[in-house]
Amino acid sequence: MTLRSIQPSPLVEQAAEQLRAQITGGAWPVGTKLPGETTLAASLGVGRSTVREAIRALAGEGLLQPRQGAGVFVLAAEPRVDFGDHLRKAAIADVYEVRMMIETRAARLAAERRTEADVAALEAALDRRTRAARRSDAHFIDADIALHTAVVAAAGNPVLTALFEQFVPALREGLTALVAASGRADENLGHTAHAALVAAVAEGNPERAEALVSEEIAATTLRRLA
Amino acid sequence: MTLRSIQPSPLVEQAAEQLRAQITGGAWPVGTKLPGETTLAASLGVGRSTVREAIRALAGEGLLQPRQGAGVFVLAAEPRVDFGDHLRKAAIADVYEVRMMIETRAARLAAERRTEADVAALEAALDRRTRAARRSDAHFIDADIALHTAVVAAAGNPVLTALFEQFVPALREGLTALVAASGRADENLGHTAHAALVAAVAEGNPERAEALVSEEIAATTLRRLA
DNA sequence: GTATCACAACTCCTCAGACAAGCGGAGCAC
DNA sequence: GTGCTCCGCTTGTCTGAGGAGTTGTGATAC
Repeated sequence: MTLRSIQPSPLVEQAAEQLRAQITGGAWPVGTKLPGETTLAASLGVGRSTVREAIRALAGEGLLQPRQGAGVFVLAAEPRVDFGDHLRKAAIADVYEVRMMIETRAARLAAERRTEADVAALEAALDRRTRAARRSDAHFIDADIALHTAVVAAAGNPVLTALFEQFVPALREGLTALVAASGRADENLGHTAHAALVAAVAEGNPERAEALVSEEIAATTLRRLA
Repeated sequence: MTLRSIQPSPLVEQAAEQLRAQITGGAWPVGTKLPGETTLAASLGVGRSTVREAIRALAGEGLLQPRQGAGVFVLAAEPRVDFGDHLRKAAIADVYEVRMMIETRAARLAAERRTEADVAALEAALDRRTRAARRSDAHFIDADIALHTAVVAAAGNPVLTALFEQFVPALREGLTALVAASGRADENLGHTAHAALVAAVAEGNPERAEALVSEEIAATTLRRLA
């Protein structure tokens, strides 16, 4: 038997849930004007302040928009599905497959387009990663992620950079679990591979950069499975 | 001279703005317990209910978490940056580059892993696209996007599917502009290419599927630039 | 000394009532 | 038709009150 966390769930959240259901369920399409606060309060069986707070919460989610004197209007029918949230809930193998897809191509582009500033940033990030290896796990993980981020940034595509940033929390979570489980004694070996990657990008070798990233992620994935 | 829309900005939003500034500015790091409602109301110079509504709004954004009896706590320091929003604001060339990156690999995976159900869905989507060509622009665009979505879905990676869905609004926007500008007389020619893509996936030919997607997106991009 | 329990202080939660401020339509004068 | 005023409805804001939950403290029993 599985236990679900018991939550008293304040009236405000219950009210918000009901309103959300009306909106996402299509009963109130985009543009609809909601019944007045007093009406809603009566039909939900709660006070007006409670209804107001529920409306505020949904407004914060981007679903509703109250306009003084006019009423409350439906702004969107779906809560913005946060891709980052999706990543956190997804299977790790799926996340890593997409990450591989993005990072390998990013490394290739980085090797083709890197500027001098990119190379300087990459070398600085590599240096920080090396030095962080002697510090705490959290520092090392941050430095490792920062290096990968720098590679993606060197591809010079803001959309790609923003996309990779969506992965960062999931990566940090995964790496933390990995390090906690297996230790990171052999993680320093990764230094060679990362240094080679930075060199490949710096000297403009797309094939080698892509291959190195591919190998490194595959290695991490294998360690995870082991 | 440019006119900016005048917004009276209710007290609730002003209060929420101030609280948000404290959080994103780092004055209240993640995990911090906020001062009590009465204290906040006094220091902001507003009533308690106003503060409560502002807190609800920020809770809706995922920044705060009120816990009855305990207090209000900072849950995250940054408003979730919605990747979809980012896409809408980004340069089209950058968006298409990342789209190309995702969709080509997705087509390859789809050809490797497609199930019978996937193939059936692909053929149905292709059929709908062909028939929609005789209907309105909006119908045709939706059907075109649905076919591309079906290809990505056939790759069998939920993360990839969710990622591609983030692109859908931007794609629809771009296609609508393209069709409005250049008409879609030659768009029906795309039928051959799309049919070939579906066939390549169905018969399990990853290289050909990837190449076809690559060509098709490149062609669209060229038309856009022309 | 340690563990347990009762309690008090503090917090958020909910409600009701009152008034202010803004919107939108009805009706009217021109 | 145009512009005006007025009125009803809506959200915005404040206050006061009591309920319910959490947390730390201090007394008590062992």
